[in-house]
Amino acid sequence: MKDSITIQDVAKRAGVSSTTVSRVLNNSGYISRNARNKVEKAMKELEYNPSRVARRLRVADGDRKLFGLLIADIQNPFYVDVVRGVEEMAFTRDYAVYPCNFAQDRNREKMYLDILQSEAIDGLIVTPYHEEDELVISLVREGFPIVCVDRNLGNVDVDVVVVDNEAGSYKAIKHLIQLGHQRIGFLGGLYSIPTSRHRKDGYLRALEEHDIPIDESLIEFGDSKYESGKQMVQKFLDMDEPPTALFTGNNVITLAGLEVIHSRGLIIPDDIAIVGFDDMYWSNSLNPPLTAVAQPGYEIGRQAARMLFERLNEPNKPPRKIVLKTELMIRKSCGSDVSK
Amino acid sequence: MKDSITIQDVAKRAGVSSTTVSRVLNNSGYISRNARNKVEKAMKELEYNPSRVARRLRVADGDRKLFGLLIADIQNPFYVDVVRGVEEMAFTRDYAVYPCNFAQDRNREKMYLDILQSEAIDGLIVTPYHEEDELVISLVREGFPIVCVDRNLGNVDVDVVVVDNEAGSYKAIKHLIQLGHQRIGFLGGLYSIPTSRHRKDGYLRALEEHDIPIDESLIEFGDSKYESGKQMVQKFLDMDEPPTALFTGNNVITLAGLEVIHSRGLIIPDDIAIVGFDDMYWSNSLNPPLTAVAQPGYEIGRQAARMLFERLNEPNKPPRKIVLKTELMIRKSCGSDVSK
DNA sequence: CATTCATAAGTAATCGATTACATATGAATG
DNA sequence: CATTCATATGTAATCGATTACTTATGAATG
Repeated sequence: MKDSITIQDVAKRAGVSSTTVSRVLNNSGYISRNARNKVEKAMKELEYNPSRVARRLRVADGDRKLFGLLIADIQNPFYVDVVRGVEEMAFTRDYAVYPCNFAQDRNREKMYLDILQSEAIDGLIVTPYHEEDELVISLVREGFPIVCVDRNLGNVDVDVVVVDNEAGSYKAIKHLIQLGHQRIGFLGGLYSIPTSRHRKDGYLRALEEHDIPIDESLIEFGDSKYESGKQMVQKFLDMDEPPTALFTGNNVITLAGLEVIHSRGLIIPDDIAIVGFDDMYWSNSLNPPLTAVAQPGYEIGRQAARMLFERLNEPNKPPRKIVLKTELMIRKSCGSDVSK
Repeated sequence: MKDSITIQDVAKRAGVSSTTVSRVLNNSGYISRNARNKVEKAMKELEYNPSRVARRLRVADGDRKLFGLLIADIQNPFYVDVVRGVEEMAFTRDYAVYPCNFAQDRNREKMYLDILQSEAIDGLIVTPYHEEDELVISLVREGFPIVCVDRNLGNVDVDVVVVDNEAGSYKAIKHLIQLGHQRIGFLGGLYSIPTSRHRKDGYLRALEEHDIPIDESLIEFGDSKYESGKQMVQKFLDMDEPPTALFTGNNVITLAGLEVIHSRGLIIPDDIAIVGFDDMYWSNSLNPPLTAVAQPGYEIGRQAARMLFERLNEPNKPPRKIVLKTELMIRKSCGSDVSK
């Protein structure tokens, strides 16, 4: 890294012009077998590593081989999976990924968006701050290549990869009902994120289908953070007639809920049952093992990157929506089926 | 991002040369109040966002305002804290951070190192693959600005931020001993990472100090991954005379251990006690709450970035080693003191 | 009043790649 | 044999910033 080898150094060593080296590098235009060999030899000998910076400065939009990835909360393991998936797919085509964590903070989001812009990315994969995220929306309107993951945008058509949130939470609630639960607390994330509302919809549908009356006092929304999760759980447990089961709307809320439940000495699932949205690779390490709605985070990331490639190829095709399936991982935190 | 505004656009709008705009941007050289005002006005009106790419191409080493961050395993929440800390400190001086996760994979590490080099970073913060990581070592030898975190390098002097691993594990083991445990299993990460060995040293010291004979069959090293953690725990639990307590050498091993323990229906801490190295923000969500050696991951990251700034300022000063303190977070997974 | 100097701002080269354009060669074509 | 064309390679401009260098101005100095 000291004095980096440049394309000129390679050209000189190989006895050709830098244009020829560039041709070898990009496999473009005509090159004789002989020239190619000389260049490849020189590159190897000098351990040449072309400057992505210089390349990005020159090359047009869409060929810069860099994606931006802007994630709401890297402390949530679900998003870590998404990041890994995006990178994996991007690398198959020699694209690099610049991952940014805005930690659910609007100013941070703006800051990273500026950084990514100034890094000349080809496209962006993002979990918008919320549905009306003006920053992301205006980029989409400008025609900048964007794929949203996990969260959709309102009032604007954009490529998006989500999961069947409604169906996922429906399955979870139905599972609880079948195990005999009637009073089920719903603990959502930010209301302004569509995902949160779809999860509520599944909750409502399951209750309605089983003729369980909706009790509005059993429905809460927070801000997807640990503290808010704790508060919601506390509120539920402090009720005169507390719910017998909790549906926690994401990873972080689930973890917060478990802390409160354990600290009160309550037994899962006897005193209180819990299903979480978002599985974790260590769900079995919880005691009892957590029943959870698994989202394919890694696959979400992969699909998002694939979609972004497609968008670059065809900038004008109509945006698509990919809906991946969730899976209810039944473990032990909801109790066993007594009705059987 | 469509047609980005360039410094020339700003210059034209302000009626000055691009040099003058650059001077305002960098607060360098002489600028009249009047010119500065015009330029600032134009920048605001055009929402000018200077190209980091163009800047990095031109500017010399050390002023490019970009750090590389190469992390061993982003799925380990400890490293997530490190990343957050690095970014936080870097941003105070307008440096951006390019985070890379090599997932404990050597080829990945090489790939990212190439990417980072070609991105013209000013310096690198890295958790080396292991002690003899030739790639990182050769960069250090070249004089490239590097700060190692969490893991040191062998045979080469380099800036490094670590914790008192020996003392941390000593405290943990001593705690177990005081609670009456004599047969304590040690489950380490990769033996080739100094950290793993230092944690073993603390383990040995605590045992020796309490005149407990060392039983080599109670000491295992794996590769810091979940599967290897499971295998080690299984091996211990399958012994004729299994240990009464486990010391797990990192987050991931701890989690793996818990899975095995719970799956066998063993009760913590009655059947088996456990202390983990690495605390997690949700250690209280485990049941029972996990007693763990907390590393200040966030602070490690901050200090590493600070050190890298210092290294850039004074390239030739002798490398330093910062050792941060661990803290034993006593919760419930080791049992309560019966000796009292 | 000539000289010096601090202030101010512009011109053009530069970073390391890609690419538009020019040029050269030899085989194939009519 | 003149023309065309596929192949092969080089020259120079370019991307958007910074910076070495030049030039200009007016106040201060001796």
